[in-house]
Amino acid sequence: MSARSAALAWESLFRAQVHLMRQFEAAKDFRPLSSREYDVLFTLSGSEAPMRLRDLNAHVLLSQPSLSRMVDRLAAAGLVRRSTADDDGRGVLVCLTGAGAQLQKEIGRRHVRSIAALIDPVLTEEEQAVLTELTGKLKSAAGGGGPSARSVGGPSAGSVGSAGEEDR
Amino acid sequence: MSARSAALAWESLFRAQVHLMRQFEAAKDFRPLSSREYDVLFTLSGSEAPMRLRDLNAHVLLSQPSLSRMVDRLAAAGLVRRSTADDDGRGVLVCLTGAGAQLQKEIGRRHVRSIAALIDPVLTEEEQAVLTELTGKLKSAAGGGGPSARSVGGPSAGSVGSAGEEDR
DNA sequence: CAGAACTTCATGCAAACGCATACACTTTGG
DNA sequence: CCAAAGTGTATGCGTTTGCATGAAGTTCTG
Repeated sequence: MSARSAALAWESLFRAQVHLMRQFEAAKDFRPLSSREYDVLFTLSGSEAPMRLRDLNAHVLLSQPSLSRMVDRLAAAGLVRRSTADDDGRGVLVCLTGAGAQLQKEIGRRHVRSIAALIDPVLTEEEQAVLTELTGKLKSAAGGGGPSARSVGGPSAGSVGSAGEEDR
Repeated sequence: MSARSAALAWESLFRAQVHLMRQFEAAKDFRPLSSREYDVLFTLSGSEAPMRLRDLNAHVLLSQPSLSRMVDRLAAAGLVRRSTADDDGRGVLVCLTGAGAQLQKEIGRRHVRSIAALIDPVLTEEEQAVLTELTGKLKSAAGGGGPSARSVGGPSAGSVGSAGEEDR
C-alpha cells in the first residue's frame, strides 16, 4: 500500500519539475544556452578542481555520448577547456574558462530571480527548507549517484553552487 | 535572502528528479517506450474523454511540434487514435487505443514497483505525503499550468492516474 | 608479465528535438 | 458579412540525442 504513496510523491515531484522548468524556459532564463548546457556549466562552477567527464555525466540527465559532444561544443564556444587526466590516460578533465564562468554567473543571477519569483509566493521559507531536506534524502536513494566514495575530495566537495551564491 | 532558500529548494528538487529518473531509465522501466512517450500515454490514461493536443502539451516537457510528431508515431504504432474535434475544426483529439491502454498499465505496474523500491527506504510515508503536498503547491505557481479554467470538465478531471492505481 | 576483463571516452548513424514558419480554422471588430 | 487578428496544428530544416560500437587505457589473474 505504501507503493501508492511513493508513486503519488514521484508523480507530484515530477510534474512540479516539469511545470517549473517550463516556466524557466518560457522566460528564457538560460539564454543563450540550453537548460542542459547551463546545467553543465553550473555543475562545473561548483567544483574547484577540473572534473572528470564521467562525474559530470552522473549529475546531468544525458547519455555519455551526448555529454561528450556537448562538451565538445562548449569547448569550441570557448566556455570550457578539456585536458587529459595525468593519473589516468583515458580520463578527460573539464573546467570552465573565464568566459564560461562569467556566462554561468550571469545566467545564474537571472535564473535565481526567476526561481524566487515562482517559489516564494507559494511556499514559506520553512516549507522550502523541508522540501530541500526531503528531496535531499531522495538523492541518497540506491544507485551510483549518492555521496559515495569515488574521487577523493575533488568534484563532489562543495557541490551546492560556487558559494551558495547563485543556482542552477 | 529568501531567494537563496528558493534556489536551494529548486536545485535539490531538480537533482532529485534527475537522480531518480536516471535510475528508472537504467532499470528500463519504460521499455519499449521512451520515458516521454510513456508520459503521454500515462497522461491520456488519466483522462476519460479524448484530450486536446494543446492540453497534452501543457503536461509534457516537449515543444508543440515535437509532441505533434510523437503523437503521429504513437498513432502509427497503434497506441493512440487521433480525431478532429467537432466543436473546433482545427483541434485534434487524442485518446488511447486498447493496445495503448494495456501497454500503459503494464509499464505502469513495473514502474510503480521501481518507484517504491527507491523511495520507501529513504522517506517515511508521512514524509512522502509532505513531499506530495509541497510539490503540489509548486504546480500552482504562476503560468499556464495551474488548475485554471480551460476545457470544462474534461481532461483535467481526475488527473492522478486512471484510479490512483499505477503511476507515471 | 602476458592476456583477459573492465573502464572511459569518441564516433557512425538513424531517430527525435526545437525553431521558424506555413496552413487551417475561429473569433473579433467595423 | 467581410477583413483582421488570434488560436491550434503541421511541416521544412538544421541541430542534438541515444544506441551500438570502436579505440585507448587500466586493472585483474594466472
